[in-house]
Amino acid sequence: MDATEKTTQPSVAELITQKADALTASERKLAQALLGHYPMAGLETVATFAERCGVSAPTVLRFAGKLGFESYPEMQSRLRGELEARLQSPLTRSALPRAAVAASGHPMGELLHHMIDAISSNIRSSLSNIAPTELEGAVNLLADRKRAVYVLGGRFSSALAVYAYEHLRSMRGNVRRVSGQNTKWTEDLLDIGKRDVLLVFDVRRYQHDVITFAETASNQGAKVILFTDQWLSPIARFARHVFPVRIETATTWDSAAASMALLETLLEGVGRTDPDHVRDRIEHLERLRRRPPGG
Amino acid sequence: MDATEKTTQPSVAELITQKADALTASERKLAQALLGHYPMAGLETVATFAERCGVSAPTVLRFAGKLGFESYPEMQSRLRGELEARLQSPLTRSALPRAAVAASGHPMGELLHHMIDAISSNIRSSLSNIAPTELEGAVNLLADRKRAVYVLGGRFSSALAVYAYEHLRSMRGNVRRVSGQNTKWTEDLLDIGKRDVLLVFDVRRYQHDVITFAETASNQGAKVILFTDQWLSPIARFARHVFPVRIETATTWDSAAASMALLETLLEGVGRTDPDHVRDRIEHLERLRRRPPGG
DNA sequence: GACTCTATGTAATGAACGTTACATCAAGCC
DNA sequence: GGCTTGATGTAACGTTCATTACATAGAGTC
Repeated sequence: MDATEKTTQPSVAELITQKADALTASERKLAQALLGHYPMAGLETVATFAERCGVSAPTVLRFAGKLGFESYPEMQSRLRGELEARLQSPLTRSALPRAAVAASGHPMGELLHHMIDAISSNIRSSLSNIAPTELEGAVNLLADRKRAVYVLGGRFSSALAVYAYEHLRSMRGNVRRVSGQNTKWTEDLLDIGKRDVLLVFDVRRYQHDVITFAETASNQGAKVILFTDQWLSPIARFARHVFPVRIETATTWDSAAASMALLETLLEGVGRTDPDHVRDRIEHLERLRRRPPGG
Repeated sequence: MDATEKTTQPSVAELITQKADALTASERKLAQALLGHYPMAGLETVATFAERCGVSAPTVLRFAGKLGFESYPEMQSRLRGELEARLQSPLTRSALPRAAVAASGHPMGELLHHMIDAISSNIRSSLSNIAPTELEGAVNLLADRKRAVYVLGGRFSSALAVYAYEHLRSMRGNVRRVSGQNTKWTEDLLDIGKRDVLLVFDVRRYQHDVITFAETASNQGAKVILFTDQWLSPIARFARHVFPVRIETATTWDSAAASMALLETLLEGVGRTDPDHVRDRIEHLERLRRRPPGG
């Protein structure tokens, strides 16, 4: 079969963020619980799931229905499939990168075209699954200059953290990047309070120290915005806003390009909430850069 | 019978290997299937699990009984517990979700769709304009383990540098990131020699310090690989391989998503030149990273 | 070769499950 | 204030499930 034309069905987590607007209050409780205990909560029986969330069984069924499933077992089947994919280690995947690369033409040419298709497809399906209100919520948190913003990323996703940090810093003050040795992270944790925001990037394999940091920050009352993959980092349990992004490209490594695309969308949204302030700040910044202080 | 032993419960997998001798032929089929698709196979219904292994339902129940479980659901409960422990390291109850966000915003939806189109278009036109041989040349330079690789980025493009650095470092040794205060960059310049490679990211507005660094490195004989925008950084004059990427999205800021896509393509190419070495190295890395599991 | 023991499948049963129809309740509107 | 609309719970229903009792088949024993 050809890998270019495969129709990747959306994960349940993506469906939730996608249909977030259409959910009622009780259904939102279910959504939060499912994202928080993903995907185990959805593999329980209807009655158990309902009781855990303090709602009735039919509400659970209506919830599954709104997500587009014909029945509750159908949703469970989807969740089970995702779980199976998630349990695969990256090494198992890297053992089978496409052998059909050297089909025709230059191998690097083939690789280029494969990446174009795979990444474009990831971007399209990831961004179109995001509920506008969900994005708006995150934008408002980040644009609120009364809140301090902390940015954190794992090993590979630290690049995204750097990118977010640099842009946010050019738009507003009070932005900090949690970086360096993670023994120094505790100092950052000291200051994080109720009104603050933590923007965290965590894709598989989810890093223990990043999770712990996010959990502690959340316990201290910080609002957490999470960028993760479709299988959801455990941080989703504490996060106020979760953005699942597709990362597979049928290659050795996962791709951050779609996450980058969504991040840029988010940053653009932040810039648009108060364009005048941002423009003034950037101009000021450029002036300072041109004529360094003291010189 | 009596669960007086309150010590850490043995996993189902342990129970299987423990009771392996007492299993009959059919039961052994079940054991093998369960260990092969652990623990998902055991979370299915009795009928499904039985049919998958070509045995009858009662055989499954006898199997669960031999492992010491009172009932099949009890075994499932154990498996589910193991799975949950495996998926989520930190265990704490998060606060109950708060229903919020009532408004529905269209502007964010429009922004999302605009970014999808703009970035996808950028990626397509950028990557399809890359000459395969050009990419191959850069790949060969970066895959050559006899050469030291230095990675450098400007203010916004430093995120790409971080990303490249982390991936290259997982594939090969002798990779360094030129970072920190740019007064310290001179120390890095000391070591750069004829056989070395400088991977540099520079998009508008081109940073003087980055240009100077690249020029000096080039003068010392280093091979320069440049990621830049379509208007080309001045570094292009010294660069051995130049990759121009489209960065406009008709928004406030330029986009790095297409550069990220091309970078990932390049990295994938590097990984494919000596897959065995890369796999061994990653496995070694994972082994070093891993901590002794609790159970 | 009939007997015994164990392994395994078949069929029936009661419980739990997902599902549906209907009742209830709160909020918004004229 | 009575009416409408949507969200949510209650209760009953048909299905599927795990479970049990029983029947069958095959291997070993005398």
